[in-house]
Amino acid sequence: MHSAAIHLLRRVAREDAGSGVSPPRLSALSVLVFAGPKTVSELAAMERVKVPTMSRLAAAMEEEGLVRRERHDTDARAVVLHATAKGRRVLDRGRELRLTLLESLLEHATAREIAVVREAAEIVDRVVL
Amino acid sequence: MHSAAIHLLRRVAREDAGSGVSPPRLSALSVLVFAGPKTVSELAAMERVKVPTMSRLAAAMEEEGLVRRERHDTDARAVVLHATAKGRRVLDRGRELRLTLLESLLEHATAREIAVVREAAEIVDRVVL
DNA sequence: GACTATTATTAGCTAGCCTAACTAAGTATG
DNA sequence: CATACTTAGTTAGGCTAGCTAATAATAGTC
Repeated sequence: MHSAAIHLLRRVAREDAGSGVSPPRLSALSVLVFAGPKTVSELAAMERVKVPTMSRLAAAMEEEGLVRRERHDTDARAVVLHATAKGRRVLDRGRELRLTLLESLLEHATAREIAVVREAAEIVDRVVL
Repeated sequence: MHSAAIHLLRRVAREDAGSGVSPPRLSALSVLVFAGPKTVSELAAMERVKVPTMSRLAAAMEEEGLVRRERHDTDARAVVLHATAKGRRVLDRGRELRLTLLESLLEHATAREIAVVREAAEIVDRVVL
């Protein structure tokens, strides 16, 4: 399971490099797109990463125009991260690329195997939190 | 699936830090233990990593006494990597630690879910190659 | 108003991945 | 056999992504 995860990620990371956005960034970006704007701390907690790490990821993503920083309404310390239109586009493209990759990887797998993998992903993600 | 793999690895990596050996090293080490001695190039190919990356991993693992470098019998260019006794011990301990972690993560999962995850890991590892 | 807690950033460290450039050794060819 | 090519590994340099510790700025509390 462990080595499967390593090998999978190394493979996907290589592919994502083509789309220009690394896995941690895509992962954070997808939270912003699907769960809406979040502060740095919130996003760090959701991604199971320390705040400074997320702060840097956010800076890098802002640099790339994927994310916008805004002041919090009521707390001047907090920074709210929003996905930009470009961020949404990039996320969609990344998801498509990964999907294509996974499809081609799994093209010799049976429908049952695919279902097993999909379900396992859900279980793991639920449980790792 | 992708984010599941990211989250799982971040979690496992944190745990492995405790055992002193990182996931890429444990993964390479387990190949040497279970598949026998390998040259740098062979191991790099099996781990889906470039040769220089494996060369560095090997150097680091040698430094830690997990691995021994030997000259190839017939090809003086090649370096054969062997797991040491310490390497085997460390691998066993690492596997145990990870097992404990995964067990505790999955302790609220049903037997069926565990079976699903196990099978998915096998499928992914087979397919990612 | 002074003290403490919280939010984010910055600096500095480590590990792992890459490509490019190099050395050394094997192979093939004129 | 000498020259040229290929192959195995290492080294150098750069990037991303984790972490902890330290700092700045704001919020909350007594």
